[in-house]
Amino acid sequence: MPAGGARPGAGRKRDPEAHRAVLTAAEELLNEVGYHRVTMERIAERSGVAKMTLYRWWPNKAAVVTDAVRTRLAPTAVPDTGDIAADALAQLEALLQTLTLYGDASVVAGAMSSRGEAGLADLRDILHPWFEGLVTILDRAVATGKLPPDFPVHLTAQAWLGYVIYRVVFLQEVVGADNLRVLVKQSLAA
Amino acid sequence: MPAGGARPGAGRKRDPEAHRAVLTAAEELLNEVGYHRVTMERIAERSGVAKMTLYRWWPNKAAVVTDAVRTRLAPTAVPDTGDIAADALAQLEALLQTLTLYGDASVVAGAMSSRGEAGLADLRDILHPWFEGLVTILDRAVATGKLPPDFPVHLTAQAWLGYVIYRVVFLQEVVGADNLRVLVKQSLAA
Amino acid sequence: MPAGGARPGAGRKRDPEAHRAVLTAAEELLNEVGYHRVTMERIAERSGVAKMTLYRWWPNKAAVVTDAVRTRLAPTAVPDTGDIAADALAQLEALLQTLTLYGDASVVAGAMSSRGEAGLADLRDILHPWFEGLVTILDRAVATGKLPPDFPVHLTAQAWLGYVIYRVVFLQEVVGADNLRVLVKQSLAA
Amino acid sequence: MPAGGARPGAGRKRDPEAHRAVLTAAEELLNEVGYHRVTMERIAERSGVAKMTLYRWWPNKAAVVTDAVRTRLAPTAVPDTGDIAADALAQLEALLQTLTLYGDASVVAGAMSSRGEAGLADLRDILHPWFEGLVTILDRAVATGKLPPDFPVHLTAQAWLGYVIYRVVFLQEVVGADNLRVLVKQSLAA
DNA sequence: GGATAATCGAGACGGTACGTCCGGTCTTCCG
DNA sequence: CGGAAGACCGGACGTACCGTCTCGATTATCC
Repeated sequence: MPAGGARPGAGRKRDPEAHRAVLTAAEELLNEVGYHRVTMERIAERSGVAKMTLYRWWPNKAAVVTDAVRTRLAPTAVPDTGDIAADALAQLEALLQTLTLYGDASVVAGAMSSRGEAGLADLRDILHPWFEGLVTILDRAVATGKLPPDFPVHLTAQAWLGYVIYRVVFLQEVVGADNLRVLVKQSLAA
Repeated sequence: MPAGGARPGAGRKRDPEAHRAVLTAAEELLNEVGYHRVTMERIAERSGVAKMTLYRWWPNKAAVVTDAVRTRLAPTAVPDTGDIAADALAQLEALLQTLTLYGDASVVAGAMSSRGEAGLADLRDILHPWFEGLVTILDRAVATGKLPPDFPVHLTAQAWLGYVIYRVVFLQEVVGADNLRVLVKQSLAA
Repeated sequence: MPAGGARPGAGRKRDPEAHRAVLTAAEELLNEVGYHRVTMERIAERSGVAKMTLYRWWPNKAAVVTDAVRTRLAPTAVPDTGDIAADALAQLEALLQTLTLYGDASVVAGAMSSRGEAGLADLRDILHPWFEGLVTILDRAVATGKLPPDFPVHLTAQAWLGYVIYRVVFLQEVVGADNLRVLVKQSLAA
Repeated sequence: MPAGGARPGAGRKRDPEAHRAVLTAAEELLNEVGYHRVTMERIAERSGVAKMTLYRWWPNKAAVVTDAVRTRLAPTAVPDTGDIAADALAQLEALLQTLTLYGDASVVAGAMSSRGEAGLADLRDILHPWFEGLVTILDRAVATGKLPPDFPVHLTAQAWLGYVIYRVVFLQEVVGADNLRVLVKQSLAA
């Protein structure tokens, strides 16, 4: 009988290959069958990873899928051309493209459908960077005096985001860049 | 083929009592356990209506629940005080109250979570009257010359709706009336 | 308020066309889909007769189907050639043919599958004439002194019937006439 | 495909406790409520086993119930006293007792009533050992010269079985031992 | 010939059970 | 000790028939 030493820190390390395979499978499935038909079982099967392993690293479906698309859904960079309207417009157009990445069954709509309210939290995580980007742009304008000091920065950013989400996610409409232009112009006219 | 009359339109009529009982049960359950714990089975049990009858008249849970709350979620009347800003504000505040009628597990969020994309369609149905109300208010202002003829009526209404939905449904935040006031003022300032 | 006279014997008479249509439909379905896939609903649809009318005249599925095939399953006549063995053999061969009328999903097997034990009763009704036929043949032989007075007539008839049923209904086997010949010979040898 | 081993034969083993619990529950229910009121749902509930697990191992109700009673319905041993008639009689009496083990709603009758024709197959399985037992007895007699070499062993066994089944299962009658005695005597007299 | 009955087709209804699907958890065995 | 395989419980799903129950229209019978 060996001395039964329990060396902490020992043991096999998390397999990065498995981790990557899961995210790839999740994203593929998302494209193929739409969010609400993605299942943990299918992800496990396709990725060759055991269901248990999924649950070891992610609490639920929403988490896996959101994780899978997070990178792709994050804004790459906040534009800074000096022209506030142009910057805001560029950012909103980027968001538009992002939201339509996965066709009808948008992840955004899908993320809400997970059991319980877990999906919403992930959704917040995805949308927050975009909000921050818009705030950055507007804050910069306030700082440089291009907008008055009492300009409702947060509210404006939220209205812009809301407009895009309402039309793309809820109404499932195609939104043109001209619409965004009018929106931004109106908000900054005050 | 035997003799007896073969008329279309014959047969027992739909039981209005059962119909009502279902909607009542659905709404009660919504209040008690939250959308995602409402079940076709529970609705059937509570209403004393057979599950098959549910499926005869509604394709899925989302349809039943949305149907159950549709009346309660519709705007009662479009305010008309002559003051556009005040009217718009009143309408938006009413929407705010409506969206928070069923607590955390908002129907709006919940309606999206049903299997398939059916939920979104119902959601559109619920939100559309509100959109129309806002459009009516703005159109009136354009007609009376209080707003320029080229005012982006639809876009503005959608941005307002979007703002409210983004904050209430997505961020699950409590929105104050002052926020709405600023929002409306900014949009009408142009 | 009229004098509310209740004349019995009045009222529309039972539609013989409907009655016939039901039995026809039932038998057709039996042939096409097999007993256990015959449903009251399907019979009603095919015959153009309302389900209610079915239940007005027959208590359940087993009753309809058994009624539909009763005529066809009854022995036509008890043979009487003077040769007991030949008569018995002829009768058993006729039974054999009858039992295999509806292929794999024999009515006999099927009749048992109705909810509850109702099917068995109908089954007894169908088989009883065959039993009586065999008894008639054997009784005749006893009367004419070809068989001893203490010959177990009933038991023998039941064993013959049992043999055929066991092999055809239970084992689903094809039974040859030679088997029956041996069976009859053995029983009468005593 | 991640690194972890992909071996066949891995995975959790079938829970023998659950297996046993199911069969026990099935048999208890059979005794309590009769075959046609036994339900997969009830079996699952009583045994504490998930319905899915039932369907993983048995295709339908008939399979579960038949499996549950198979042991109890099998002949314990083939008697061998040297007296063929006595042996056969003993075996047939044992069968008689077995068939009436579960009262009116005999499993034998019940097994046939399951959806589809699956029940018959199970029934064959149950009856076959009895057939074999009778064949063994008769074969022994042929081997020792107590019966002629050309004695129709199979046919006789089938007629005996058929007689018992016809009267017990079909006619639902109580069969006396004296009947069996006469039956056996008649068959062996040739 | 007009009230009184009974019958019929249509089809909604309350029930009961079905067999399937997925979410998460737990267990076994290998590397 | 991580991870694949896969059995397991729980719970909801949507479907299928059963047998009952209105409807409204359609015959008969009898006063």
